Amino acid sequence: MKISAGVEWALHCCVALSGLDRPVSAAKMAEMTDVSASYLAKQLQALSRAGLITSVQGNAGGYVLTRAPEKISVLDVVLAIEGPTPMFECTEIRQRGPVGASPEECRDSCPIAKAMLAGEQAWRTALREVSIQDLGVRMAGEISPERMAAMLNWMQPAK
Amino acid sequence: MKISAGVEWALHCCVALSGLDRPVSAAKMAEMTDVSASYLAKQLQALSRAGLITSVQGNAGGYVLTRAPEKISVLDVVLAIEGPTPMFECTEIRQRGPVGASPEECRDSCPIAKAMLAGEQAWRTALREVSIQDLGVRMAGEISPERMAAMLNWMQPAK
DNA sequence: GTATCCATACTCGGATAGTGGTTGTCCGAGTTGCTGGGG
DNA sequence: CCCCAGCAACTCGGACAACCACTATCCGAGTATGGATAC
Repeated sequence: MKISAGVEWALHCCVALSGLDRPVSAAKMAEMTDVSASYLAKQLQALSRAGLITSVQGNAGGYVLTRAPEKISVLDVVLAIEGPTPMFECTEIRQRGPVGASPEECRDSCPIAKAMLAGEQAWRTALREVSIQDLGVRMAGEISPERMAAMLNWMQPAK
Repeated sequence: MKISAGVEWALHCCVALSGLDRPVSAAKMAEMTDVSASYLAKQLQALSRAGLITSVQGNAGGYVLTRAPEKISVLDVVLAIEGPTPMFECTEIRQRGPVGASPEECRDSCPIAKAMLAGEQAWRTALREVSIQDLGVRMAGEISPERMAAMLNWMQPAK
């Protein structure tokens, strides 16, 4: 029930990309976040496969968001990294064993599975309500404008 | 981000225990759920450590719920098995790297961590609202009374 | 001066090892209930 | 008939391996850039 560390990295990268217009390379983002460059590359590839970012090949290439940051939710990023498989998967225990229920009695989902699914839906809803733009605005509000400018300049120096 | 299979087993065991008054052994529950007896024993020990069930030693021993089934939530069981550690753990990426934010600017939690925490809180709330009794009632409503009686008799034969 | 070609450096992408946690298993310590014998 | 001691069977509890997913890393394929060259 642990969320992959790559999710945190991917979220930070998406927020960073939301403040820039030109491509940013995976190496640059790895330096920014101070994490393994190779492994971060893997996460960015996952985001690319999910269609959240686009890769730009060649010199001065990198990654760019495919949509406006307000159109990308935290849930999108989480699912892109973790995969769409639900956390809980019912194995139909009620049908097993010497006193298992018959398939006719199990036309509906198991109440346990329903409860777990409801919890996961609540989780997804909460994450869907927050966008990458929201995160960027909140993060910008906590640091001084000078540092913000320095960060942007470091991330994307003038041509 | 996958929930341990032991959670499902533990929930089924708790529901079964909620319908009975005498102790039920781990072996019996393993036979009922048709899972590895040794590993299920491990999960039951976790429930015992968490204070949800009590072990009764000796012949005709087993496990009994410590509280009324309406006082035990699904969340209690999940946390007992998975542990209380939150799914998402912030590693303060914003403070790292050459353009990291200063500790003074990070007095408050990272917005990303806040968003993930909010999602987890929503999940926990949903799971807290469902009790073991609720599950038992719902499951009983889906099977015939005859089968229910057969199950109870198999689980706990008359002395 | 301009257009073209080429070499270079930089980018992503997928295939390849290492490690921690979940899954699965085993045997020992302790307790209860039964049984047999004695009073 | 009642009580007690001993035995046996059953229970949980923690310590010990096996497997899988996450973590981490590497090298190859492809492309835009910049400069050198020919016209």
